[in-house]
Amino acid sequence: MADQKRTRQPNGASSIYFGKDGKWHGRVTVGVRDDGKPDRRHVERKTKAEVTKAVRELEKARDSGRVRKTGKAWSLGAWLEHWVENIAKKYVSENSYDGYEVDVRVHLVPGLGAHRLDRLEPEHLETFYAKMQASGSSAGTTHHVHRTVRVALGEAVRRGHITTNVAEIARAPRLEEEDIEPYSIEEVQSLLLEASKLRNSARWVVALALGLRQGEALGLKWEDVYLDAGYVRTRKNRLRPKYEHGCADPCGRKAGYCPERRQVRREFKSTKSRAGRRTIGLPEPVVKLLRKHHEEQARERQEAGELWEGKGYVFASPTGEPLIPNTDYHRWKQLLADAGVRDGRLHDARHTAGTVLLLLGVPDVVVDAIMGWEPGGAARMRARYMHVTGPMLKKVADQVGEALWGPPDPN
DNA sequence: CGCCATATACTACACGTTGA
DNA sequence: TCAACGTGTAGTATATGGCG
Repeated sequence: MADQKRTRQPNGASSIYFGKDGKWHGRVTVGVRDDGKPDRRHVERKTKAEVTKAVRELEKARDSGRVRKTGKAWSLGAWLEHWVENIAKKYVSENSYDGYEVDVRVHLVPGLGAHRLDRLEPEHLETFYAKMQASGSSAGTTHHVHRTVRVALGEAVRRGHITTNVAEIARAPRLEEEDIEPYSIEEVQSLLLEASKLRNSARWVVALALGLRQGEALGLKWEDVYLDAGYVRTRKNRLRPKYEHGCADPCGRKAGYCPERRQVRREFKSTKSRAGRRTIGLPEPVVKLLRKHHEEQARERQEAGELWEGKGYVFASPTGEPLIPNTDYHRWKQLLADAGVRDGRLHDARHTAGTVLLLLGVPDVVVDAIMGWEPGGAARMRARYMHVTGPMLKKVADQVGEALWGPPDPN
């Protein structure tokens, strides 16, 4: 090297110099750029003192890992869209992605998208949450949006686009637990009566008596049902079908209506947690009913002949295919109407089971096991139902068994 | 151990499409 | 014409891990 006598700072150290332009300049290496070259920042001030100060600040920011990345300043909207499509989509589950995507597109981008990412304040978020609720969103939805933006901003921090996650500071609305209004014994009776007229009527008894979720009921296979021992195990969950085009040329329809459509989602998946894979004791009348149902299905199988898909679903279409959740949902609504019972969500039938079991005088621990409540969380969940049953007399409880399952079998 | 936030899984509803 | 099914999206429940 020719220029040996010139003094220079060691590699990686900051330098301050007076430039030919008559200004003071500072250079600080804060890290490594994406392409591997040193990320060397430049500051320019009129006096040496000012430049020194700016350099010190940069160094301090670097040492505490708080240097923002260079490049265009992200808008919140642009970041969210980038995050959800290019980052989140890759590493979160499909369900989570779906939720994030809706929050971003429906709520966050229209509501806050124009903010600069690095100038977003917690107050912006809080004001937005208030606005969401004022325009009819529930606390739960608002909370969901909050969680989404929190995760997205967390990723922005991790990647150095911003230094603090304002969503961690912002307060989200509190979630209030709502009391669940279970169906009364009379209503349940009426429903069961009406359900008994339907194909797959056992499906509704299962919902009302065992508290199975829709996905669990529709995912149930005979291999999970132990009629002799008197229990079932929930090990699978029916998934909503999803399709993609199978045709060479676009057929102009939505994928699900394409004549060559291909199923792109599994029919069911294994239940996520051990608590979800629970074992549920079958009251004797349910065992009987399931046996009857099994026979009916065997008949259908005969009729279907070659067409029968031997997949082993407890509740299946006339050709042995698993039921479609959406259709199942409509059946439920129809059932309510036919039974002359107040409208309610399918999911609420699940809460009826807890009430019924408590009314039956089943010990708490057994109820907890059947309802799939975790030890610990169970007491709280049970409390949500107890107010309904608390005032009721023990005598009523005795009658309930008969009302639901009929008089005790003389055998 | 109880509580909480977070991540994820699941459900509900509305509206659109199809084919018998 | 209608029941069944597909799909977009809002809403809700729960598993999990950390923390005081």
